[in-house]
Amino acid sequence: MAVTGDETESAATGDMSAFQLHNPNSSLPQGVVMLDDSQQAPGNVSQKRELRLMKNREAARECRRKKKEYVKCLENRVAVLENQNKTLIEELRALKDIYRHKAE
DNA sequence: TCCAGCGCCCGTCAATAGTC
DNA sequence: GACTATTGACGGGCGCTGGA
Repeated sequence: MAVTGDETESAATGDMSAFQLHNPNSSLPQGVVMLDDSQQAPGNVSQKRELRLMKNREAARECRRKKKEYVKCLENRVAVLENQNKTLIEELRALKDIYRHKAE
């Protein structure tokens, strides 16, 4: 369990969602909340926190994008293999047919 | 028209792996 | 060991849909 110095966040973040939806800083990306000077903790702790959250937010977005892409690739592969399987089954059936006729 | 159920997307936290 | 990137888990909002 790694606790990074500036973490009182579990309690602080309880439910950010409602706040994020009404973030008045419309020029910022969704979910980014600017703190005014009175809210700045000593030593730029909250700035560090904001930076970390922003990076993680983007990392999560990218991670989901890659995962979706990966799943799509797998689905494509499944489709291709299913087609190949069908073709091979057909081919096998035809060969069996030929063999049977020759044997008769 | 209302509402429960569902799927999708998002932000955050925490754990873990990798790098220096 | 500190720092960073990645990713699974969780909780929440939103839009859609089918049934009452």
